[in-house]
Amino acid sequence: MTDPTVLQLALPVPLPQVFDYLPPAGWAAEQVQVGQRVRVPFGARTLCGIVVGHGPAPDGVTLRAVEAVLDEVPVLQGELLASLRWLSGYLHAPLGEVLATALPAALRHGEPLPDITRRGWVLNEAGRTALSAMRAGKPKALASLLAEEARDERQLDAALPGWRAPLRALRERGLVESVALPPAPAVAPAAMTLTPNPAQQAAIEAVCAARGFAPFLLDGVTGSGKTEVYLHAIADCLARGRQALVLVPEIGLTPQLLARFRARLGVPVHALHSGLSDGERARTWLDALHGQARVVVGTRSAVFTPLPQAGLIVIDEEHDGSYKQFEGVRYHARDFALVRARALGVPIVLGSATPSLESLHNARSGRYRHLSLPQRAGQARPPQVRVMDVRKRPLQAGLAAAAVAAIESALQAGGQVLVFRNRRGYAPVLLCHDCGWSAHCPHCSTPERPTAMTVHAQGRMLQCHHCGYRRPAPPACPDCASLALQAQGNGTERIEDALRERFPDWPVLRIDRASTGHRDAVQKHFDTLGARPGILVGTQMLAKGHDLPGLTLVVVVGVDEGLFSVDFRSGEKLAQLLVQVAGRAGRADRPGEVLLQTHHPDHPLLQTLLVGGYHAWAEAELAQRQAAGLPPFAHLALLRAQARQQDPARAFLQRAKDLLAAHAIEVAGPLPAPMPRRAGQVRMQLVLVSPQRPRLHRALAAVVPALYAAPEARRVRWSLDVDPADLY
DNA sequence: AGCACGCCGACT
DNA sequence: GTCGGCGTGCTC
Repeated sequence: MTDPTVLQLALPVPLPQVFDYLPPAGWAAEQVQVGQRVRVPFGARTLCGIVVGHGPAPDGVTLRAVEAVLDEVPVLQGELLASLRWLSGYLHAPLGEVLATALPAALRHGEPLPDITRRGWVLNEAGRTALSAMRAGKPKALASLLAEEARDERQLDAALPGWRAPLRALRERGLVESVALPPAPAVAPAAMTLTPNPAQQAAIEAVCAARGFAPFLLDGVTGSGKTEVYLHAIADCLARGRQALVLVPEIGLTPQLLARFRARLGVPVHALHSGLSDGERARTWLDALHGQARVVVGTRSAVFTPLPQAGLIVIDEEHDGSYKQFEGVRYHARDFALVRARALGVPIVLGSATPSLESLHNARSGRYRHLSLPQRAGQARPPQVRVMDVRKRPLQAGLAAAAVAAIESALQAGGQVLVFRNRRGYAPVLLCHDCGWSAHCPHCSTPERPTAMTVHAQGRMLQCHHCGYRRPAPPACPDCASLALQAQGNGTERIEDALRERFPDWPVLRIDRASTGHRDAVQKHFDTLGARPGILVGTQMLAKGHDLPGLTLVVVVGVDEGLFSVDFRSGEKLAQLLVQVAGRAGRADRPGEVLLQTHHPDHPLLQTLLVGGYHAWAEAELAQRQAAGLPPFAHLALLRAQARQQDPARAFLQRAKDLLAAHAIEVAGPLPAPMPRRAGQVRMQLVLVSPQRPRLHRALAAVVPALYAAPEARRVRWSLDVDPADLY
């Protein structure tokens, strides 16, 4: 930068370059700092960009000038900015889009930084006078708290759940006022009351002794107390005066988890999840940037939290699919967290009962330190798993008579039962018994590959799970006018109906995305059941997260679809799911039982899993992946194109393939995507494979800029996914 | 991705 | 005679 007269900006546009601008009138380029946001004219519009460098004035272009510098202090700097630059290169995604993805939404468009002064409420004079006359109840409890001292949201969350409504009432009566508070006082950490078992102790010591970048795979069976290890490691990190970041899966960030962290750590625990407003997210982000937030617990996008005083990163359930972003900038939060931990020079703990094959491979090759927690904590015994062969057995609503009998005896013994079915709705297909017609989504079907619409609402509605299209179920067959329309197969809704009819004296609760809006609602369902015997019917959502201490029986219905799916990762997902579901049973003192209903009792996946457990299965699967040249032994990238018609999509991918021909990587396609039509768009894809990651990246680095410039690119919507989670 | 410019169909 | 369809070109 010999002649730094020009500012280099990353702008949120899908173009693979930075843009040069003159500093604002009256400013020298050096006066604007890297990481500051600026407002600039761009074509006919105005954008918020981020300064990423200074440079010499280029020849032959007339530069426009920055309109305004928006921040006094850079919002992106140091390690985070450097890691994001790395991410942009790794994903071959424009830096401007990567930076825009990393910033909280409330800061993306140039909005002023929110005030992060801690604010709270205190009872005023009028309030003090009124306090003695108040009737006992929530408002009075709140008023007493606010009479003692001013308290902020977080303190009230901890002290008096449900304080918002009474606060509103007190404010309307003019009894409280809002005041600025000094930074949160450090609370003395609660004593670590539980004594870790020897395996936990060893894991805790290993993590706490680590200095500098040190990746750990914390491989612990369900119920073995991984959270206890995290808590000790975080407490140690806090004691050294450093910040800790904890990532959890989308459905793992439950109120109980936060309550447990808050009760044990003695400092405010900041949560980052999709339920927060943009303003709340931005405040937490800035709190972390200023070192105020010491512990941040969040889902995928929390991996972009600034950590100027980082001491530890934890990834809970590291195998979980929700860490991968499937749109826009397709990052993997676990993988990016590893990059950040290295750049920050801090330990990182990847925890799971069913580690991803990538992580197991890294542990085997010595890149990660492997910590095992082989035992369930406390008295809990591992569940008994039984494969139930249902070939030639009659099924009612998908359940074998033996399964129904097992449910009955579990209920009569006072236990709770979980029936797991990975299919929402009433039935997967609506079929005409007379002519064979079945209901398909008009937007997602092709002649070769029809996509069935799922039957919902006791047969009254049809819904496409791929695009969301809904319509009423026809009263008669549209082809032959027959009235013999039958809902084929069983979804959670139908199983719920059947169980309710069969067990009228016990509560039956269904938990899936349709019945249950979000995370807190799941807990409400559990609370209504309490400790009573009863039946829970549900999908994925039931597989993890919540403690169900009364659960004694888990019935898994319909694993068969997963056994024969085409994608290379489907076996891994099914094995993880089965182990996680099975782990729900018998967590407390009662022994648990798991029944797997299948038509393929001898399938190698089930047999290996059953005989040797997850790790035996994983060894076998790793050997197969190696033989087949698949991850983690090879590296993939997926180039997709979609358009109204097939030709432009094919032409674009063919151009990409031609460009890639000069590079020594394997290219498959262009082929129709496994879901070849979706929401009215034809989808094609190209799969790029290389046993060596650098080779794949050299090829992409050479080809991707040309793709942006290719004339074929203008006729399609295209995307590149480096390390795709699956080939769908 | 936006947004403007530009050249062809059904409406006040 | 205009409003508006989306093809194609550009953005420091």
